[in-house]
Amino acid sequence: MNRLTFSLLATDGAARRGEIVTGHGTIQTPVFMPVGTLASVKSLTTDQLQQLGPEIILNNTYHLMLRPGVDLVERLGGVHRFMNWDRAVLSDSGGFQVFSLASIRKVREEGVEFRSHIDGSAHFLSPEASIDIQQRMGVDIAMAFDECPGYGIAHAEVERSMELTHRWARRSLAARSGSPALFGIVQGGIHHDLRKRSAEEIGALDFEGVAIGGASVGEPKEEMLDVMRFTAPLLPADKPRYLMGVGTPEDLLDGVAAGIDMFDCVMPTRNARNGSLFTSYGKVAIKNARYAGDQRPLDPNCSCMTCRTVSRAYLRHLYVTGEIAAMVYNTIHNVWFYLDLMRGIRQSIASNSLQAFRDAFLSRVVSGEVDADDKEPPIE
RNA sequence: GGAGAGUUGGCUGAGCGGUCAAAAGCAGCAGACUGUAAAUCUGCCGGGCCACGCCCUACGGAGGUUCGAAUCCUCCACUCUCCA
Repeated sequence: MNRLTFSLLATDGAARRGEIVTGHGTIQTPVFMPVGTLASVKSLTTDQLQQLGPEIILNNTYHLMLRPGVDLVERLGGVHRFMNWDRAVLSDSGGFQVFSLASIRKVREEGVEFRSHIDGSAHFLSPEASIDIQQRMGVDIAMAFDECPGYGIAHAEVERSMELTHRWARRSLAARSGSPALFGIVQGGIHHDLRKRSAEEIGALDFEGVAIGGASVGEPKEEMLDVMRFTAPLLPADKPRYLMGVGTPEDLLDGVAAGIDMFDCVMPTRNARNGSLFTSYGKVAIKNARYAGDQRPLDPNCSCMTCRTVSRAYLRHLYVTGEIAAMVYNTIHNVWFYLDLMRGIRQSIASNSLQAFRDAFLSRVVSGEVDADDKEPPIE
């Protein structure tokens, strides 16, 4: 069964320019995947999302199993039909919720007992259960069920957790019977010896792709980058490499340079809802008083709907007054910004100029200036 | 005309002798957010300073009682409620 094909089109140093073919279209890599936990990229309609053009989005097994439940999603024709989305979908296995909802779960060899964060009801997730749900939802790429240890945990315990993840990886593979591609997840915390072992073990299994999990779980940025740079080259070269849950625009540039092909992160969408906007000249807190009378577009270098049609002053007004449109405009911009950044990255790899692209990007961000006239204070 | 209630920091509104530069909420100002329990959370929010402390000005106005007053008393100003 040809569940997924990955082809390498070009390289630039360790960076890879590739293409993933799924049952729901082709994905150009390196790719950023917007997060749509509950079968929705928060604040956007599917039509609005489609216009932004992502080739793949995420959803989440844990959250969808609780609401609306996998039976219903299956009966309604799967997630694609459910949300009227015809591009690819990757589902997280629920492994991350083992970490983020740690206070209401119990991990055993067999699987994890959760208490629903919604109504306290008991639920069980195992490799088999997670894969079953992901298959029935009809996603294109499923993730193995893993355990994601937090930061600051002793080596021995991380090792034990990693070994559990490895056993679960094999069980996940064995449980997969349907059409979705399945990615394994490398764990091992910040420890090189564990990451190496995990990369070798997971890399040797018959997955269609390999992910680095357990990043950005509270560790200092340098640790995260170190783990990523150490682990990425240890992953199979002929499979997509996915760095889970990362990250900032700078992280994406670093990740691509280290040879990562896929990223996902809630940052563009969550930050958008919280009024934190990514621009070519750095982060903008749109609620700041300085934008009250600023008639300029958010980012003059951006061609998203938001930047084409409304001013910073209007965006600030919408945010400050709590208008729903603020979240829509902001999310459209941030998602577009991330997708556009990835477009630029892909082009630069193809033309062997990733380093120059990265330097140019970072220098603009550091200077904080849009253009020459940004040195003047905005209109008050 | 009579009886009563009230006036607190930008707003609403606690406090009713010291532990009060004064609760709380809102507004305001800033920050955070990395496989989403997040349209969330955090900090600041009278002024000044050689700031984990000190000084000044403050609870309608003026005066008084007291070691000490936003808190008690007197007068004044204004607001509101009820009865005529």
